[in-house]
Amino acid sequence: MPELPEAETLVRGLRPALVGRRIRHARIHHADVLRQPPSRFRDAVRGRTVLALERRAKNVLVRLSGDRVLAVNLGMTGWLAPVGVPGRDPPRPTHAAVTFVLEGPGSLVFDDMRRFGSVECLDGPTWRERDRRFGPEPLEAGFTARHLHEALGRSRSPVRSWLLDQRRIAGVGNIYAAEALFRARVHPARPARTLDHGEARALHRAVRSVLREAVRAGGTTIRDYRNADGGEGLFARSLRIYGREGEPCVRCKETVQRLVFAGRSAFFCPRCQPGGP
DNA sequence: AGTGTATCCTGCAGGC
DNA sequence: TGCCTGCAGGATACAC
Repeated sequence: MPELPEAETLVRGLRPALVGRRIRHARIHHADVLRQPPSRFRDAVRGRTVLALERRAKNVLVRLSGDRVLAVNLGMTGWLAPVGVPGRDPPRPTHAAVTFVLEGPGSLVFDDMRRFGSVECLDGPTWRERDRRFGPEPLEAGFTARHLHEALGRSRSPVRSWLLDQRRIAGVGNIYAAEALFRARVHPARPARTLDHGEARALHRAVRSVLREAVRAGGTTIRDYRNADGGEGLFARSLRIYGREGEPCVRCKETVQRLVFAGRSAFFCPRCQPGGP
């Protein structure tokens, strides 16, 4: 569920609640979310202090003392809840997978109904190596239309699949890929390399604007997503194409269509986004 | 290189 | 009410 704006919103909410707090120990309720042996994970986080909260792609990063990084991938239904932390009162987690018991009041709970998410504690060098595998952050200044056009030009992959590939661009998921392609008037199945300069520019603008607006709205809640206080993201009301199969296009009234490829729904307007492969 | 498919898991909506 | 199918903001491994 969570894409860049949802992970970013969660990080912003958790930051004031957690920075400076010390982890007493971790309780593991569902070991299948760990990407390392439970004993190694417990040892890696025990007694460490939270130095900072950051986001990379769709991951929440908890920087810990001793050059450790707690990397949380939220998967489809992952959520981090500061339970019992002074000044915070999120709803009680229903599917706790890992609880980080803090020194002093409260705990941080990784809650994940479907358990597609993952949690791991890495040392600095291992995280930095992992970090290099992600593509550029689309909201950073270094991500230019020229860069996007060049990168698209190297791939025959459908542009929707290209946008979902975290090695190529970080943080875009199925909702924002659909919205960006609609804004840029590009058909989701178009081979990436067939986009001309103007289309790449339009897509660059569209990806950045939709992500920026979604961050400002606190993300998109369709079903499950919650921020650090349990509140919903408000961008759902601004979705113009995602989930609108069978409805009239908000721009031209043509019927919105749904296409399934690479195992996932792609929503598009056949008039505004003509062509295809 | 890229695609289609399956897999991990739970819950919900809709049809009968 | 129960039982079925299909669907869901993700990431990966596999065969072709």
